[in-house]
Amino acid sequence: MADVNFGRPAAESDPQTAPETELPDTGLYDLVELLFFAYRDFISDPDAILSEIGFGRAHHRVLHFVNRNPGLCVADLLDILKITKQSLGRVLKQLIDEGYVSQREGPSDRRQRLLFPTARGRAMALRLAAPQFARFAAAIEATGEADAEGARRFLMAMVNETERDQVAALLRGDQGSRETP
Amino acid sequence: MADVNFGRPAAESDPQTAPETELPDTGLYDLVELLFFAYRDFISDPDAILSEIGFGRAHHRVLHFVNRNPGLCVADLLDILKITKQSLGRVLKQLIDEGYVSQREGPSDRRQRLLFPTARGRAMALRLAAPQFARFAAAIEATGEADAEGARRFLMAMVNETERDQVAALLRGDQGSRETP
DNA sequence: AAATTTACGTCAGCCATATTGACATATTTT
DNA sequence: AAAATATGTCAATATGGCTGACGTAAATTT
Repeated sequence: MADVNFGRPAAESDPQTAPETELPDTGLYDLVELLFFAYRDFISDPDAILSEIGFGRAHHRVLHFVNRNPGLCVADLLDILKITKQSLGRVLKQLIDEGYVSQREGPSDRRQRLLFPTARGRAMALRLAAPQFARFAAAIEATGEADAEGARRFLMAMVNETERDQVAALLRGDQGSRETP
Repeated sequence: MADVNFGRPAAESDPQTAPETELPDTGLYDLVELLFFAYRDFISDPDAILSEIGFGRAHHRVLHFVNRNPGLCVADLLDILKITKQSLGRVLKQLIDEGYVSQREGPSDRRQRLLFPTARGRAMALRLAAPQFARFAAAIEATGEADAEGARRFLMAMVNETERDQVAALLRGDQGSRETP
């Protein structure tokens, strides 16, 4: 079927800092594509539930991080999501208006708006996470816990170095990781 | 504007806001977030190059898969990307007009348009992939090849079961995996 | 105390990428 | 000859980003 074949181009032109580089670059193409397909399927899991309530993926992301980090302020959320306050504003307003998220003045800095999930918000976050958890659980069952651990370490190493500590703190459930150096 | 009426406003973690009915699947939350952050950083790597040439991520995706699977037809590409032909049309037209991709009639079915990267397209695909490869290479160096293998297996297990064979074929570089059951 | 900076909100417009639906054209299959 | 298929295109719409400008309240600096 393959009538034309260009072969695989060589990838990295920087073998200087490669002490144990024995793998061909083709292996890295695999990772590009695996990440693409895995993410594509994973991220679409909650779409059915979202469209049911008239929300999109942006709402899901905001609700997820508010639920996981109750009491974070708007600036922290912007920093996590890497979007502008205008973009956040639109979805956050809807989440607040429809009772999924509530705001409170910062106790030490009254300019801040700390964000909390309501009971309704927590329930929805859980409902949205469920199909993603199911996907992860099935993958762990298929590959074993060791590969999940390897994936965790590898994915963490993929995060921008400058933000890895922040992400690690967020995974631990720390508060205020943005402002604690 | 802020309606405040639940839980404790303390900035420190307060366990009283957590519903106790959910299962302790906290380990799966890690994966949700790691996948989000790793993908977010990985996918933004080529943005600088893309904006230089007036393209977006959609162009990158198309060029990537055409380059990796020279001679695939439009239907195959639509199946990989899971977008509509109208969406593909816009970016594909630009890629063709600007000389990154060429089309050819299918040899057995002249209705088909087989897609090939031009020399220019291959060069650009390589240039766009380079920062992503660098990120992967750094991650492998940091975690070891074993974790990268674990990540590969885990990510593959995350792909929709119905398409896993197709993806595996695509990774191997097969042609026409869509129509070879 | 006044000036400046910060945190947040909002209006307005624009861009990239996706969607649905309708329709056209060439080619293959029935 | 008719039907199905592969592709392309026009038009309208949705989502989720962006920049720029401006306003307000509270904290910080001078």
